[in-house]
Amino acid sequence: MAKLTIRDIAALSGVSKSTVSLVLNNSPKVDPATRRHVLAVMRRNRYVPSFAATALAKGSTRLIGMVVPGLSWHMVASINIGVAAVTERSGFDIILYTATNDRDYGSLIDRILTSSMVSGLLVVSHEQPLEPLVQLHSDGLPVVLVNTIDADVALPSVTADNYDGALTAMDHLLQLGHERIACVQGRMVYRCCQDRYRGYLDALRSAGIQPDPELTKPGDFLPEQIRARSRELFALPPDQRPTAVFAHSDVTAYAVMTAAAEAGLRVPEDVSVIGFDDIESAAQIRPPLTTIQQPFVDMGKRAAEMLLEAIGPADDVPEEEPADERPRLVMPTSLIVRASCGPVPVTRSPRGRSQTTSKA
Amino acid sequence: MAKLTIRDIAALSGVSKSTVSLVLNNSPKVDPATRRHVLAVMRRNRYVPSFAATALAKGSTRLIGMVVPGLSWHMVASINIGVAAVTERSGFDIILYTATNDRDYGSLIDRILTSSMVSGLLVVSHEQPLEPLVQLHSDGLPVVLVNTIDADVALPSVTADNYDGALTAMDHLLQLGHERIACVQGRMVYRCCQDRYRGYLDALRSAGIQPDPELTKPGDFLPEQIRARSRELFALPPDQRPTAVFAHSDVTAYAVMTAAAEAGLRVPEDVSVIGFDDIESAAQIRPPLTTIQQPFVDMGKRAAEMLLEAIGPADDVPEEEPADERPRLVMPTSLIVRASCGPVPVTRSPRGRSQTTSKA
DNA sequence: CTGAAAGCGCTTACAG
DNA sequence: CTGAAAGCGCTTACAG
Repeated sequence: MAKLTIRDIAALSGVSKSTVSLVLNNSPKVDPATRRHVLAVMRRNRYVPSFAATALAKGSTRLIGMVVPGLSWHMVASINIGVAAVTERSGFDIILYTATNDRDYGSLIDRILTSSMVSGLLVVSHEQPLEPLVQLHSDGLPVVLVNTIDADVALPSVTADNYDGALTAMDHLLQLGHERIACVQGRMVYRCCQDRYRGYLDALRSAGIQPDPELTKPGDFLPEQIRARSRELFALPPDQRPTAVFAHSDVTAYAVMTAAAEAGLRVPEDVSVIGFDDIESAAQIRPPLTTIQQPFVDMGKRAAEMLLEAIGPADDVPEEEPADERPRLVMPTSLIVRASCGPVPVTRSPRGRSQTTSKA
Repeated sequence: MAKLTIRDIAALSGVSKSTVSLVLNNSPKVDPATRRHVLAVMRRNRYVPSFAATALAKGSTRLIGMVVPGLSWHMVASINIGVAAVTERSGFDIILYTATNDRDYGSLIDRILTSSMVSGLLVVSHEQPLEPLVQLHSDGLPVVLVNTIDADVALPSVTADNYDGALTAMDHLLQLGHERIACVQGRMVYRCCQDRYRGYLDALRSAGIQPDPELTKPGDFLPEQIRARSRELFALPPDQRPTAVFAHSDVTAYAVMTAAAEAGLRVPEDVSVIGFDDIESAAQIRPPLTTIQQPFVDMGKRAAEMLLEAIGPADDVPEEEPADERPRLVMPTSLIVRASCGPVPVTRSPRGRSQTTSKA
């Protein structure tokens, strides 16, 4: 069971090591008959070239690194599905770095990644500092960021259009006649949440509605806090109580719905709730959640494609010009209409706000 | 920015390559002063040894492979958290193989894994053929299986105690007075589902209740099918209708609850529903789901520990004796009581079954 | 189209 | 405690 080497294959097929190597690398300069023969010998002996030796000799690996903030997020899992789909058929394997604690994030970056183990890096960014990545990128390592990203970072990226998604969510609510729409925020240090909140505000304003600060609640993606803040919302006097809630995530929406139920409010009869993400259970809960779907799988695919393109065709790596184009892909979201949003309750429908919307 | 090599460090610190290598490998035969000095030089120049060269020279990598059936499952994500927690502090990195399609599973195994890229393999098994793994294992590659596994496979493994979990779930229901308890099955080709079903049957029998075949429904983890089969359950005449449902997964339970709502039945007043898994949203939905928690994170930790132990301390790899002990760890589950199960509806409570349970 | 040779960056006996 | 040398298994000009 001793591992076979290229030398063994050479001996077994009666050619030199060089020739074996050439067939390994699909060189056109090998006689077709020779190649077939060598290939057959390799197959018969279940020969697999040593990964390490190949990497050393070539100076590059068929490995791309993927840095994620834990796998338990629906987002990360979905992105990975997309990434895996494209890396799979490109012969690349992915090595996974779970950057759990911020502490060693920096060292992770320059420890492992400088060891030239990886020919490219996919980062599902988080709250981590981005400078080390910028550094790496300008040193010539292909890097692409997925999901949250600060607009001013000079790195290729693919994100979802959170602003537009929020606009769409709000339009849905607005068209159902809602005017007092609350917003339960996510983690506001995230760019994506900031964008969603801007969308909330802008949608309101362009409908001629002055945002009521009292209807904005922090949630920080913490179920406890979300429930507490939602309770405040639902404890408001009937004429001030929101008739709809825009939650910054589906799980946030669940907690809002729980609070609603505790307050004796029915969804969607008494209060409409819209989420963001479209996680798997969104269709399964009662009532099925209306939400904004983020195209995570596609985002993963596109990101992987961008990265592979940047890595280039194995050989002609243009060391000198690190592809100064920094593509930013912003992917559209979609409104998934299920049952958690309904028309504004009739008993309260036309209320005396200072302005009237131009919408139905 | 040219990558520094051990030679550069040697030159910069005025010692030989060997010495640098020795400090790299924490050899005790290096003068402490020399070591400090070399270390300082390395740090100052941000030197990182080449992964490929180290792997080639040592004949082994600090990489462990993890084969998973897609990341979108809660289970896989949680297991990975555990795995990452232990590999992280052991200096191992994990390379992730997402075995999406069965087709290339076999080739995946012997392609990549034989290339000696990986010093151990963690497999979150699925419906995949296990023979290639057994082969690999007897060839000396440490392998450990996580989660589903056939009892007769001669491989180290860590699984959850699905049988006992089912027993616990059923006991909970039984103690609430339920006698007509339905079971909505998962994918019955999975060992775990078979175990859960055995638990269901045995719990019933040891409570003196003859299982009613009509109360067992296939679901196969398919929401559509689950809903359809549940509808049949709830359409039964009131005296034959189940008062409780044991679902083989939380998501299955969600679909059952949806069907119940559609049938005008309240949970838990009219029908109790218990799940299996304890996924994140289980606490968030309405009503919060009572369920059996599987210790996925711990399972991942234990599996990683077993694997690292099998890999051993880098050097003394006992090539000859491939550790013939094949530990099987079966980890306990826990009952998480929330609000989806209640006492049997009073209007129906003492019904004329042929047998009476000995329980309250 | 094929072979001999040097080299990728480390590790590991072996001398000293 | 430290150095010179061979070797890990490939790849890649360079001859032929």
